[in-house]
Amino acid sequence: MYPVHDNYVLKIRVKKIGSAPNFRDRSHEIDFMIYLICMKNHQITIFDLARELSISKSTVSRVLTGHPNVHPDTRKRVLDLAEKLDYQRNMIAIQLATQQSKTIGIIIPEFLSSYFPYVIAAIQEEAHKEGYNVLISQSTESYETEVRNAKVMLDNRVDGVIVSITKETLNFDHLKVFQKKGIPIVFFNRVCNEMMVPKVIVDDYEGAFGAVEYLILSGRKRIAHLSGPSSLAISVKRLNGYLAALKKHNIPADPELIISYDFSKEKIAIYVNHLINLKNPPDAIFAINDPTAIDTIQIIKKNGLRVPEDIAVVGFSDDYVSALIDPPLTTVAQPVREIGITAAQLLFDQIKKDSSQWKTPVKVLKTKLIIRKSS
Amino acid sequence: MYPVHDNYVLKIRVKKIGSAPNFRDRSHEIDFMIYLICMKNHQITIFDLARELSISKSTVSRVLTGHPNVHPDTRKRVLDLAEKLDYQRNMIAIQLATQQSKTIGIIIPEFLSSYFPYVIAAIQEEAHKEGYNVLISQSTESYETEVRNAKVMLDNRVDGVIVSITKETLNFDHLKVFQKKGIPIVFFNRVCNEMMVPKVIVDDYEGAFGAVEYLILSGRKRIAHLSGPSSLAISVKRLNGYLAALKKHNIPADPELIISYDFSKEKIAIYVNHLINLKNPPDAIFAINDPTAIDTIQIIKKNGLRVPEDIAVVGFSDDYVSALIDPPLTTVAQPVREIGITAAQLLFDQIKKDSSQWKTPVKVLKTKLIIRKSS
DNA sequence: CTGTTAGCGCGTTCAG
DNA sequence: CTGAACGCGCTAACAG
Repeated sequence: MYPVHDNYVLKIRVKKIGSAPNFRDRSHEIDFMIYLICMKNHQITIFDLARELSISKSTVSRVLTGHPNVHPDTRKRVLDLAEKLDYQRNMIAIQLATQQSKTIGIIIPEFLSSYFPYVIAAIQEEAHKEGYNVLISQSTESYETEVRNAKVMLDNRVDGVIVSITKETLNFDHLKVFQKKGIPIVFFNRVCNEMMVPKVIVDDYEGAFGAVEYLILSGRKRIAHLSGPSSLAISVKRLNGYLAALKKHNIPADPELIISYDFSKEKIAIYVNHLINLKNPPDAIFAINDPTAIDTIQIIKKNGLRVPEDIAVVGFSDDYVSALIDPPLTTVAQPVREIGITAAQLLFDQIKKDSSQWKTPVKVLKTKLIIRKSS
Repeated sequence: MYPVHDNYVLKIRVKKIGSAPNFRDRSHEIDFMIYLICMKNHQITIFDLARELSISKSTVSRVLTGHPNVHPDTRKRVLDLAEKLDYQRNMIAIQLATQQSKTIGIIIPEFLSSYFPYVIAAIQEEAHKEGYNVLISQSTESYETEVRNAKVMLDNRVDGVIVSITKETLNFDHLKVFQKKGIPIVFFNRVCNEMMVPKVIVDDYEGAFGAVEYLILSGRKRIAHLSGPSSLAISVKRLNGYLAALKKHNIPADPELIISYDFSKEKIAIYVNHLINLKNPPDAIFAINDPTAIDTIQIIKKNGLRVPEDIAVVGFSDDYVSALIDPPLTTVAQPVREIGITAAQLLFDQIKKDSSQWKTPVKVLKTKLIIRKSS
């Protein structure tokens, strides 16, 4: 038998079950303990395996971690017993010992639209391939929540984070902390310009340009733009794409037709109604994203106007909903799976390398205009 | 100064940076270490705080864990230094020491429809209130993935799990393991009948009954039902509600009009086309859920028929999309937030109590028929 | 109110 | 190829 130090076994187990009868013969204590293991569903540990096999804990550990220098017989014995006893490795202990949490964090503004769930799903798949878990937190578009979530990630010693910021986020100290501590960080979609870290974005400018040019080529003369908060780079880029398309076709940009809003659902109605009631109303609206475009269509219809006959509408992102509404929405599709996969790969690239070798690539993925009936 | 045992400090830190020069004067080793802390962004530990303040680690720990018996001055000094040094508690070490992961797991079939994201969001809020993290995993409707995910949860020693099973899940051994190990488990939506654990469901029978009765009262005579896989209790209950409504109004159930399918998108078209082309086609279709209902509407429209004039359609769940499609879908709404909150509360009830006191309540929440234009 | 001591379950040298 | 010893960062029981 493997030596049982300091009456260790009985002491520990008895502690776990609360109380135990007195034994005179020490050999019975061991049996009694094993009995308790079965009764109380005690988690089997490496120590248990080692004791059963009369070998050292370190050898068991070697087998479990796939260390090469172990006698094949020993390996087999350990593996068999582990299987038989349903040994479950304790990731928490492993994490503490190896100083790696094997967990990555995802911080996103919300997952109620379809964009983020799809990206997350892709990230999760990649992470699982690498043997990593994923801690997801949504900031519900609130800066404070985002800060709190970042702290949770830090507390849990994530090995890396993938983030898309809220519309409110103007101060990035809570994210720079990751950089300072040497924890890799990757942005996607809504990125932070002042941080030099890898980013995954789509060509918002090009996407917006294409969408607006399409509207122009199909005969629209007065194209309005419902833009997002100027704090987000995507808002600015899409706006610039819009402006560039107008310019290329010699259509003067009318400031009256450009409205920047803060993604609050109630405002959309106000702005769309405003646009409709202009002396010289638009014949098309290019919205910053699909939820906005969808609400826009509803409001146009409520006003007794027709889409696309009276006003064409184009969105951005190709939400799951967009194909199903009436009329189906013309939109700029983003490669959601590719975004997730790329972000995950950029993160694992960093995790695997020393921080001195980190690069800060910005991957710009292509969008694709999906033409449906709303335009 | 707090005693530095066994050359502990230098040894540890040097290990972390790889190599270090030789020192003769021991007092310099300390300084050198502090220098390294700044350089390499070493994580501040309780040990560091204790050493700086010349008090014991346990006292620092007491302050940090909110233990009452600490001198106010000491407490203040510790807290101030922790703030100043940006001390970040190491949850992994806490988890190992306390034998609690402070993490709960959520296992769901998917989060691409809007139902699950809303429930998760509610669960997360509750969990954060209790100071718990949430590990989310989607099974993508695959039994194997579900089993794998359950194992990940076990490896990570979650303190409890909330699960909704896949359509494929017929064997529940991977979930019974949680019970055996004394880890609380709560089901919602898609529950496992053979396990005696808390569950949160909605009154599927009543919801379906109400929806079908509404169709009957609005003059529909031949109501078809697109049902789900019979492995899921929700399928059976909604089917029974459908049958009961017919019976109450003396309409014979026509087996030709009841189709059970496995949630695979491609099949919907086949079944709906089949129904439309019957000699005696239905004038209404009650679908097991909203995604099915939405696809059903698309296919009916493709066939040149009108909704609701030719065929009325009713769904179940009130997906985010349902109000936006054409025509807006009549559906049975589920209280998604309430489901999430209730499930979380049932779980924390168990986590806080000894397993001997666990109850197995089944909370049945009310649904609400939302009447829109599709019926 | 404070310090000492002994673990939590595992990985990882360092000697054989 | 194997075993002993130590440490990861923290909590908790015990003894002042």
